[in-house]
Amino acid sequence: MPTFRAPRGTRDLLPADRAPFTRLERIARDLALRYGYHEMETPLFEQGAVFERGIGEATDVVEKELFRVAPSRGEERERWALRPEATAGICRAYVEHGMQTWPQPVRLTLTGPMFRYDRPQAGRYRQFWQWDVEAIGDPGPAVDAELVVLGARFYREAGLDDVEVLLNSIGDATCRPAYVAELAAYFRRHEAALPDVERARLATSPLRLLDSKEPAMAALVAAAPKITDRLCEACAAHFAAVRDHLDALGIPYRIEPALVRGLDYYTRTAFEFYRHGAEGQQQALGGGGRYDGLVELLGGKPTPGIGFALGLDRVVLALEAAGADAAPVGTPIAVVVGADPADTAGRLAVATRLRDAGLAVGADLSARRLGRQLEAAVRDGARFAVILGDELGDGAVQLRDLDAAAQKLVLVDDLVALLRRKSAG
RNA sequence: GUGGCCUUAGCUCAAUCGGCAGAGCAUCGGAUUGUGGCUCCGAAGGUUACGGGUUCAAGCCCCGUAGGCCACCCCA
Repeated sequence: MPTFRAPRGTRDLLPADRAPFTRLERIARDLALRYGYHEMETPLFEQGAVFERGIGEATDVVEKELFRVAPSRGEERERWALRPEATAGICRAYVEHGMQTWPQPVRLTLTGPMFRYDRPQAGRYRQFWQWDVEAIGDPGPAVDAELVVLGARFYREAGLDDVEVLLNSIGDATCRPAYVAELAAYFRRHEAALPDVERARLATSPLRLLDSKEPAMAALVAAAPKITDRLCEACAAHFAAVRDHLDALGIPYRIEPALVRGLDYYTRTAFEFYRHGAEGQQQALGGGGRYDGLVELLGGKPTPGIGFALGLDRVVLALEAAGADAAPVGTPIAVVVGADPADTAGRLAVATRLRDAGLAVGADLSARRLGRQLEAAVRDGARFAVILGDELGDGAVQLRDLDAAAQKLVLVDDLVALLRRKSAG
């Protein structure tokens, strides 16, 4: 029984688990760079108010899932919170560093852990990894389309070709309040027909009834007023333009009028990346949208923005479910082994020389017998073993090809060049 | 936060009705003192998640807690 365990909802990513994340992070980084986005970092924690004000006091993320932390000593009265998502922190940084003076829009991206104090489940953790992309400072619909394309492209390159783009517009301060009121009134007229769960939600968040999982709600939701029919002129034009841009790019998407996102800051364009998985699988692989009021909420000038976040943990799970081959783990080209159990210095010296020359080389520094060392080298995936023995007195070693089970005497001075050629070919 | 199912060695799992806690894989060592993948032998590894209760006796029955999974809630 281990005395200590990883905290609930967190887990250790052992080398084999870490490998697919490394692969996805590389794809994300390369892709972002190709699309002109610049990598940055924000702190893993912020003043709680950044999230409370940015994401919204009444959202689930802030109300029940915020991971609050406080220093155990010191004068600080400030309450801190681990970031539950990246957008609010990035916008805080945008304001703090005066990025409105940079050429607009500012295209930013980051990858890292997020934290939500939620009840864990497969694909839902208290610490999880997101790739986040933001374009701040451009009000136009074209950049909306750029982001959707970038996200969709990521899944393709990662190896998931059945990810669907769900698209909606949730209006802005001009048209949304009226729509929400109309929707609430509609459901109140049918209150008697509502399941208990939904009647309770009606008071707090009428929009949520739209994506209810209650079968009894299907007909009611289908007949409910649609936000897409109630958009103000500006929002409707924006939405149409986003669709035109996607159509022009040949990006398939599905209009989903029931798509409402859980954070208060969203305006207009909202989208989600969705994959029909096996039962019980988390199917929302990522999502994003426009947040034209967020920067101002955080103390900046009125500035439009749009972004998305993709859950890397869920992509890894989806890849496994799709039967994708596990990403190969980095393996050394050779392992240095020794016949003399006492001569660890010689093994380390030869290995260091090869490593300093840029080769990926393991070193067996154990006192076990040569056969065991070779066995371990094979298990490590090495193609060659550099065997140190009496020949070392003449400056030579045995270079053994572990696949062919053949070896030859080689001068230590020639090793680097030889292995370089082998690892290149 | 609500409800259901689950938890035995590092991993995957056995253990009849409540009656001596086991196997395979992995690890380490030996057969083989300078040559691997196969084989053989051996060692180590357990407070049966944790705490309590019932019983002559609990891995097994009961209660509580923790963790995992699932359905909600919500979301990545």
